[in-house]
Amino acid sequence: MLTLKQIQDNKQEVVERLKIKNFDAEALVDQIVALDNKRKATQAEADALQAEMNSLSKEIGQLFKDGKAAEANAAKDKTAGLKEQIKELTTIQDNTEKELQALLVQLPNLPHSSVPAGKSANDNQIVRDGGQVPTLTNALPHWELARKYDIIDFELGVKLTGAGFPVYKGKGARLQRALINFFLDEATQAGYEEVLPPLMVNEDSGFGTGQLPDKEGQMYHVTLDNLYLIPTAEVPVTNIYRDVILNGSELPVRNCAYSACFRREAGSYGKDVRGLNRLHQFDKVEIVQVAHPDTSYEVLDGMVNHVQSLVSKLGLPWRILRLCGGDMSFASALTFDFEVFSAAQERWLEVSSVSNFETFQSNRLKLRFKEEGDKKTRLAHTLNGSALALPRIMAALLENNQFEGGIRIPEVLVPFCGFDVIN
RNA sequence: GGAGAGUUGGCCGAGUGGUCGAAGGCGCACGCCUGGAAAGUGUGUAAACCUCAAAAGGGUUUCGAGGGUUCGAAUCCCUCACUCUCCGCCA
Repeated sequence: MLTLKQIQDNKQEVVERLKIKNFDAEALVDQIVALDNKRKATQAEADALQAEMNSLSKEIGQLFKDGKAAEANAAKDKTAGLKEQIKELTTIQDNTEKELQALLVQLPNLPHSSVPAGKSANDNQIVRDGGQVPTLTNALPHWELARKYDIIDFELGVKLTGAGFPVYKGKGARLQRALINFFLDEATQAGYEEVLPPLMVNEDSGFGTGQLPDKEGQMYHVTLDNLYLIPTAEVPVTNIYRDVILNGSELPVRNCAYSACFRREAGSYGKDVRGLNRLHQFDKVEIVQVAHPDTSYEVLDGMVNHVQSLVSKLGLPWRILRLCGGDMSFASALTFDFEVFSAAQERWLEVSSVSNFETFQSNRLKLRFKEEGDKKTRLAHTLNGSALALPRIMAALLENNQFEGGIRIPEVLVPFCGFDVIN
């Protein structure tokens, strides 16, 4: 959510910048400014009346104390009109604020100046790449490899739950656990403190990171208790800092978390979602940082470098994309996607998305910091990234490392797996 | 799930209708004292919004959340959430 100050001070800039995201904000911004002005005017009026009311009340108290009941009662009569007016104004005030809020949540975050214009994923910029695409003959896609070596059972998942809930078995399950541990260890070594968050969150948390009110269709909702299954650990981990005022010296705060992630993915279908390509439940290790506004883009670079080190240690061919305005998420100011090449499907698969949200989330979260000697609090910047999402990594590992006798496990994972080949 | 007790500032804790944003203590900051420290001592110590070019200053709000009674509520009433204790159930 943009701040009112941002909008009031740079109205034209907000409209211009949002064009990059293909968002026409003109009318919305005008309405917001008008409502905000109304809000201020109403508040000034209501405050003045309330001040009058307060002093009148004090007088009445004093009069009663002095035993001047008649005068006190006379004064009481004066308050009735005031009370009525205040009530009227606060009702207007409440409604205005509600309207304002409803409009504010419709505005996407402003894209960073380095974000290229563009309509779709085709307009994303390749920033850099690395790794070797293996040359394979008779390569099998991962869903066939999964069946061949009996390491992932998609049909069994359908029986237990439904499509998109695979069952990992034997070495498949072990490899999954190895990846989680590898990613967590790497993040810990890089200075991220591990947390193990709840897998369900309440409405406030959903609002704080931007899933609610608009994107509730993407989350599984447990209506009986009004809780949501998390689509990413970003939600509970970032919400740790909701309503928190940090000390400037504590920044940046760095957390990593493993969690299962749940996504309804309504409307997805077709060959792109085969096998592990798109699931309703999957595992992911997430990194989250709360940063000082002055250094958040350096922090973002650091996170990108961390993810890069992961894909290269795994020996996968990778590339980094700078997302264009049209492909970026609602809440992000700048996003880098990581893709790995999956050799049998012969396509790039997105395995990580690393973003700076600037103050967009912290404004909703009321996540602030105060610097030594400063009087005012400021909104912190929040950032997060996948490091990494498992299923497509698994898909690429299986496909790229297959040979006649089985599937080779990357060296860095062997200590975590306890085996070096799946056969 | 049943019964009871609670929720006050960074922390502890007082406060049952009026001048309470809230005593007192701890912690923290700055000063005095000291050769230095401890002890002692003095001062200060929340957030949001509005007003002001800014700062200063002023106004309003906030004692778990929301609603109500009242001229006036941390204090009374209602609803909800959470915490603790006992019982039940249970990985």
